[in-house]
Formats: sequence, structure tokens, C-alpha cells
Amino acid sequence: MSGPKTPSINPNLPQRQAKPRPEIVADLSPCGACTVRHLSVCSALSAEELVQLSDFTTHVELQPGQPLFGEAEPANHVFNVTAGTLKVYKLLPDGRCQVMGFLFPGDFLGLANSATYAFSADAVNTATLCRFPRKKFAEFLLKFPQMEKKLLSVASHELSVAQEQMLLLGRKTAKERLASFLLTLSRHAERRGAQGNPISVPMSRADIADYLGLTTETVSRAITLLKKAGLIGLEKSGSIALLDSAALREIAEGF
Amino acid sequence: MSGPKTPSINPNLPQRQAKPRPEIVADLSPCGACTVRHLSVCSALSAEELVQLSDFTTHVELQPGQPLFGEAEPANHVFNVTAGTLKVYKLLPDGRCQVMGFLFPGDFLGLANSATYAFSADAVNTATLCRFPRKKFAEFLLKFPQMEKKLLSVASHELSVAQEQMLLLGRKTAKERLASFLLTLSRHAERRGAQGNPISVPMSRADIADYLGLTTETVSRAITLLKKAGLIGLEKSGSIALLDSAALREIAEGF
DNA sequence: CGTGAAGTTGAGTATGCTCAACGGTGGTGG
DNA sequence: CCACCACCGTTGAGCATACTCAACTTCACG
Repeated sequence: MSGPKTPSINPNLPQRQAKPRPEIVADLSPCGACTVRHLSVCSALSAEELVQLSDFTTHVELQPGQPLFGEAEPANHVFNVTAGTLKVYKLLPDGRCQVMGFLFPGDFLGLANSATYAFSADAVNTATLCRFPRKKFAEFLLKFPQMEKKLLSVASHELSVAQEQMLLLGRKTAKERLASFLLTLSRHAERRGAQGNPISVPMSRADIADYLGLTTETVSRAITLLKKAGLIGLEKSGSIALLDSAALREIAEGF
Repeated sequence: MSGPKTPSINPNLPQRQAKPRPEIVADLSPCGACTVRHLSVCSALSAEELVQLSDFTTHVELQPGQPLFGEAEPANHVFNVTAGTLKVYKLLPDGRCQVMGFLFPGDFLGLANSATYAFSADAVNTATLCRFPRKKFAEFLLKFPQMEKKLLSVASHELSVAQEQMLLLGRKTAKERLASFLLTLSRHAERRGAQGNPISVPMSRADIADYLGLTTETVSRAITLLKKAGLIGLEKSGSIALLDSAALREIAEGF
């Protein structure tokens, strides 16, 4: 999240992923040095198994707004996010957009039962991912069923997240949606070991609107509402402070 | 659908699942005789494995409207629907309800990563299910990884269904939601080998509304709209004919 | 600083909701 | 067997929440 901290304290620390040029990172970041492994499906693998995985892993870097793949493209790869934020969305022919979710470091992308992707994926900010050819990955899964178990667990979790989102989209008011969203971001950050209170909000109002089933104007108004009620505070761009989490929770749950 | 058709043409037809009494069906329907196995996760199992599964399987029958389990209850069982229709839903404290989906014969229920259920499940009409203690089922999975693979595939599919539903809830109009719903029912029926055109609609307007994020009144109006446009026809209660599937598809997709 | 994109605010509108009345249907009991 | 009743579904009128369109402000970046 930020530029190359030039005055680095330790010049030869384990390479927090020394900002790669597009696509050329394969050998610089073997799975063994992965900084987000504990967050990802790869946590199910031993050191040896990681080496085998590295064999067919390539790396991708995306600029803000750059697409990773589009809906209906052949689903030739699966991915693991290593840095940055992505959005995953579907479009209607007239341009209406629904964001299914945002992806953060450690998240797995590409679970699908179909030969083509069921949605599009774009970078929200600068992002890097591990890329695995689907076929190789499937073969790998056959050899290491504990990875498959992990994937099932990931899928189950995503399913319950999706159901929570259906409740939001089908039944909550704009204010409730906003409160839910901010709390989700906060909890998610904490689970990943990041700070959960002044939360980082890397996505635009338009992305938030498309995620919450609203318009940018309504998102803006809802934020203003919560701000004027003293429940949140807008810090510098991309950061929001939760000033009264309890009240936000009550709103989010629909009390 | 409807009362006991007294003037039945064939008095001893092949007993479409000779209506069991509540709960006493365990020995009458071993997995080997299951009529919906080809639709369910059990299709991944051999005859021998089915016997092992039968060992810890019990059967449940639910009357219309009867709950199977409620949100936040300890998730002690997983289920397979063998007959009838269920609805799976979440509630907000003030009573707002969102139906996450309907379950039909062959559907698996209980994928969850948590010690408690994340939603409630009620019977829509008379329904029967196989019930497996979660712990036993988990042990069973360890022994038969092909079942786990099947579950992963089921979960992936459910995930993409959920995403389609998010698009519907977040971005479609009432008319579009209705058209999408009817087409989904039709396709689902066909995939299960039932007839896909005069579709069976076992759930109430209220259930449909809670599934589509609308009110019963709006559902009713949307149905009237499609009917007046000649796209659908209301047959006897619980049955709807799709008179112009192509036009319905255009509406559903948002053209 | 200047410029363009992103975000906020305002005014008017529309889609779907609320409240209410009415109609049909199935189930029940006289 | 029929009459009644309750529930479900439909229709109508008025309203509210969120949308559209538009102007204005702020911010990031050059």
C-alpha cells in the first residue's frame, strides 16, 4: 500500500515482494517467500509441496483499473491475490453493473465449474497475483487433497458471505447497506492483521455503489448521513474512521 | 398438486414414493433404492459406499410450512432433499425476510463452515430429506474424497447461482426479476428431468417476493404485466405456462 | 496553479412500498 | 352436501426511498 519505502531499515530483509515489473517476477518470489501464504489456500501445503506449486506459478501485476479477465472468457487460470485490491463484477447489456465482491491479499480467485469465467475481474488499485494454469492446478489438487479440503472451506465461506450480501441487497436500506459495508471492511482488515479502525477504503464511490446496489449519489448521501450523526469520520481520502461501532452495528443489523 | 384425484385412471401405477409416515422410513428407503441419487452428491458413491452411508442416515418428513432448522441453531446435521420443496432464508430483527434459495429433490443442504446454521430452512410443501449427523458425515468424507470433490463442485455451482442472484437483487427491475425467476425454475426443472414448460410453482407469492427482494403486491403486479403481454399464462394454481420464452429471456437479461 | 476526475449536494421524478379493499379458492364443520 | 370462513392473491390510491439529471466543490496530479 504505498511507494517504495526508500529508507529501509534492513536492506536485505526477506523481500516483501520487491515491486515487480509486470510479469517478470516468477523467480524473484517463490512460494516459500510468500508474505500472504498464511492467509491463502496455500497455507494447506508443506514446504515441499510449495516447491511443486511454484513450478507452474507465474505472477501478474495489474495497474489500477486494469482488467484481469472478462466474463465469458475461457477460464484458463486460477489466481491468488498477493497484493492490492480487485473487484469482481457482472454486467447487464445496458451497462448496469453489480460488484459481487472485492478481493484482498490472500484471496483465491477462479473457483468455477464452467469452462468460462462467470464474471469479470479488474484491479481497483495496483495489484499482484499468482497465476496457475487451471489444468495444472487441477492435477495438483488430485495429488494434494488437503488443498481441496481448503478450497471447499473457502467456497463454503464465500457462500455464506454471498448470502449475507443477498440479505443486504434484497432487504436493507441505503444507510443500513453503508453501515454493513464499513463494518465488513473493518472486520476483514482485522482478520488479515491490518488495523480495523481507521479503515482503508481503496475503492471509489462508484465501486461501492455497484457493490451495494445503489448509485454513487446515494452512497455519498448515506456517508454524509453517518458522518453528520457522528458515527464515522472521513480522514484523508481512502480512509474512514468508525467513531461509534456499536451504533453502526445496530444500524447494519437492521434494529 | 391438488386433492386426491379420485377418478384415477391407473389405480396401481408405479408408486411414486408411496407417501411415508413421518420419521419411520429409515429401513424402507435405503440409499440403494434412492430415486434421486443421480441428482445428488451421492451419485459420487459406489453401491458399497452407499451401504456405509446408509448406516448413519435417518429420514425426516416435513409438513408444509414446518421448519427444519433455524438460523443460529447448532449445525448438527447435513441433509439431502429427497422429495418436496424447501426454502432457505435469513431474517432481520424487524421481520424483513430474504429467501436465499429454494431446494428441490437431490439438493444438498448444510454446507457450512460454522458451528451454527447461517440461515433457517422451512418446508414449502410436504418434503422428505435424508439426515446425516455432521460429525459422521465429516468422517465419511475423509474416507471418500470423491465425495468431497463432488461437494466442492456443488459449492462452486451454488456460488455462481448466488452471484447471479446478487445481480438480480442489486440491479434488475421487478419485471426483470420475475422473468428471471420463471426461467430459472423452468431450466432447473428440465435439468432434473421434469417438464420445463408449464412450470410447477409450489411456493407462495410471499415466498417469491422474499426471494426476489420485492413485496407480494409487486410480484402480483409483475405477473399480471407479463400475463397481459402474453408472455406467460396462469394455469391452475401452482402452474405457470411460458408462452414466449424468447421474449422472457430478453427481459430477464435486461435488454 | 490549472485541469480533469471524483465526490457532494440539490431539485424533481419514478419505481416499488404501504395501506386498504376486494375476489377467489380450498378446507372445515354443520 | 353445502355454507361459511380464513387465507391467498389481485387491484387500487397515495407515498417514500432511492434514482436521474445537473451544478458545484474538492482533490489528485501534472
